[in-house]
Amino acid sequence: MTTQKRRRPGETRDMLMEAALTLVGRGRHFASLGIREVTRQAEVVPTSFYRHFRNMDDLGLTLVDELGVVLRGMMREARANVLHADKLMDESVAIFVNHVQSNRNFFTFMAQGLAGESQAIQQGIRNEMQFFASELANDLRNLRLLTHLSDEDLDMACELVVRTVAFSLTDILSISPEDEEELTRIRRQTTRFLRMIFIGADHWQSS
Amino acid sequence: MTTQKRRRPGETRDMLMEAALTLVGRGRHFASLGIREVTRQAEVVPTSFYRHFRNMDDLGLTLVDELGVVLRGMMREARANVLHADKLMDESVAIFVNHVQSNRNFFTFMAQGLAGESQAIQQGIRNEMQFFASELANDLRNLRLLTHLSDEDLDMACELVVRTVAFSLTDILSISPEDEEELTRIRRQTTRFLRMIFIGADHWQSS
DNA sequence: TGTACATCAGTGAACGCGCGTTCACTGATGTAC
DNA sequence: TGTACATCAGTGAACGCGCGTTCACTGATGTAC
Repeated sequence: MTTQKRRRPGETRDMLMEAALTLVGRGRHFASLGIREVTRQAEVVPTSFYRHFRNMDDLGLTLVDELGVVLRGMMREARANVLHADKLMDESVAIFVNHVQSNRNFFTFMAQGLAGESQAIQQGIRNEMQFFASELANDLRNLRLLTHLSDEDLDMACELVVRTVAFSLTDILSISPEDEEELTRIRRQTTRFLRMIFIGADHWQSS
Repeated sequence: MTTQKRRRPGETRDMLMEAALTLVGRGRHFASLGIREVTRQAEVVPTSFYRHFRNMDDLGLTLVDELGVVLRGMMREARANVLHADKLMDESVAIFVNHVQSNRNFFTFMAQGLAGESQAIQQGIRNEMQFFASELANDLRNLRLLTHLSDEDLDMACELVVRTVAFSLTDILSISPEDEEELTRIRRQTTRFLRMIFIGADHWQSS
């Protein structure tokens, strides 16, 4: 029937993941998505799904793996662009917000997954966040910032930073992507949160 | 057939809400619950559902309304028990953890709802958190704490506190309720987060 | 206090539909010799 | 380079099942007079 029966290897797989993200971005919750629904969105026959995933959970876990890639890209960009310590926070927050805007569906999935159905997905996201926090701690060490903190306390502060940013994520996702005014408010609020945390870290006494 | 055809007014309604929470507590996501599933758990015929709710979203919104009650109870207890400013954080965190433990299903629902399917539920939870933050700001004013902060900055700090505690909620929910060791770790970590935020607030300069 | 009627909440049967999953198939691509 | 065969990815038909929702019913409780 169709002229092209075989696609680029892995293409259908990617289309299925993309389809799931599209539905999530459209307001659906990942936990309520069905196989037929996803294949329909991907314009693929339902049976094709099983060629690539065992079930929806499996697909979800594959998406979590991608999360690492996205976060690493974000870190790379931040490291390349944040040159002055005094603008560190404004610029990092701006970069974060931009990444969320251009990977909206993906981050929505991540926000859902944090309190989601699958323990495995939940743990995967937590691990990525933890990794991100420890990378942040490394960078701060290299920048010779907060040098008076013990390793443990620095880790703690970075964990708090990552959590705060993650919560801002849900703020961003709850507004329309075009609402620049609200977006500015969120950027400003997040920066102030981080500033307060850094002031706290600055005056923190490691025992 | 059944001897008792009519129950205490509102009993079935409560049983349906309770049933939904039970399923959520059992690891299911609220977004994936069905009407038949909930009525089955509540030991009620499916059609009964429509006597009380229009659909699952409606039931969810009713649960959010309850959230306010739970949070207010928690605040009341905190106000009654936290007498010494120096123990303020340890005690508040302990009270919070206890409430989460004894309303586990309920808080799980809340954690899910923050990134959930229904905009209305999401907004409801956000509103409750905001209310909680403003109450906290009031209390701090009354305790003559952080008096050097402008109203706006104090609100900001309280918002950050509430978010941090809310994130700890997901930590608690991700471990077994009996794991006292992990629970202690979370309590300790949360307290340290809050302490760092308060130190930051203490040294914050309102312009 | 008793009677007639309205309202309310729970019931069981029935409907059509979309779901997850299986199966045997097809034809394109990769591999061995 | 050509041929034979294995593997892989996509297909369409089919299944049984649980879903949301409707309907007409029943009997208990509340209300008016």
